[in-house]
Amino acid sequence: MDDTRWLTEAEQEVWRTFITMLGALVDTLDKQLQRDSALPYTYYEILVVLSHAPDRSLRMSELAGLRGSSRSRLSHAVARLESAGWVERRECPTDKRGSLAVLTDKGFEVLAAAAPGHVTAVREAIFDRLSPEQVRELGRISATVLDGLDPGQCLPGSRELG
Amino acid sequence: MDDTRWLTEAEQEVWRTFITMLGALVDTLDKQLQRDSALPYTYYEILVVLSHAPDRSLRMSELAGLRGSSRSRLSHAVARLESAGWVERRECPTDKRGSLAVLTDKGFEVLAAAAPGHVTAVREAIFDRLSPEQVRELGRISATVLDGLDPGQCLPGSRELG
DNA sequence: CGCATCAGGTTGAGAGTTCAACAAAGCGGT
DNA sequence: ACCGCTTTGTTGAACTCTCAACCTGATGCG
Repeated sequence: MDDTRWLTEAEQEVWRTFITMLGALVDTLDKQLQRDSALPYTYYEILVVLSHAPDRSLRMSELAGLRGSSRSRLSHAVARLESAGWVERRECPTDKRGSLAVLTDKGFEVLAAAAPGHVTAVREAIFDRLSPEQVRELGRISATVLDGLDPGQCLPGSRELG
Repeated sequence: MDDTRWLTEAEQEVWRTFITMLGALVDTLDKQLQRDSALPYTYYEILVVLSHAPDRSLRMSELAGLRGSSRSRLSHAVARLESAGWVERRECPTDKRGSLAVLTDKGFEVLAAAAPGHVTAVREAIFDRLSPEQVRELGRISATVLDGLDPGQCLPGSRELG
């Protein structure tokens, strides 16, 4: 009946610390962006990805794939970003089903204004506190864990853009 | 004007891998729990914390602090868990403002039924994929990052329960 | 061509979270 | 005892995310 391989004490300790850190980190970054730029973290990420894309535009499904987000979620998010005037929707020239999301100049400015605060928060939370070797190890650990998770969550290309 | 210390290429790579892993991990665990136990991850955590508490009961604010959650969020969550019959609210005997959240037997059973699948998912995602030394390093890294974040996010005691 | 099937995207309802406002009870000084 | 301030917890509205249903256009096949 119970052939579950439970966690050892040490593993539990690591897991609790890790998952607590994770929640606190996301909370901190989200609150910083919300406070300084009135932008949820996930929306910020959409603007970032768009800003790096050719013509600052991407198909909806590409955008969803790159951010590991569902189509539905992205559709709602882009609708909201569009009503703020930061993103525009255009018809896809090669596939009449498709939509292109395009970052507007206004959207780019919002992103440019939000980035310094966000990067500083990330640096203070992570890179100023870890040794260079710890940072490298964190990268290796993250890549290993990521490789083991459902590939549907994040397309291979999701690590090409920054 | 721009004295922001931007991330190096290598740091960006680590950060993107890390944050992508993080999202995919939470998604995976959340979907597993939702599918197998119809339980959001945050609600599962509430049941876990309660199950370890004396008398399986805690003050609302203690519970919120231990899970790094806002009072409001917890209040809504407990209301939902109560309507499912998994948690009960009782008056606090020492402070008439307070509420106690108590895990019911039914709630304990739900938790017991959900735990094996969840632990297995965690083990497969993390502990089966990392070397023992990587696990230790992940623990150290997490603790270091956590210490740097807003202490309001998680009380000191948040790492005493499991 | 005609039809079934599939892929891209949107929509609306329901669930969870956040935020600000609020009520009730404790605390502290006078 | 009284008054103000703090703490505890709840509530309702606004917002985000998920899920299922749906529409449209592409694709495959007889």
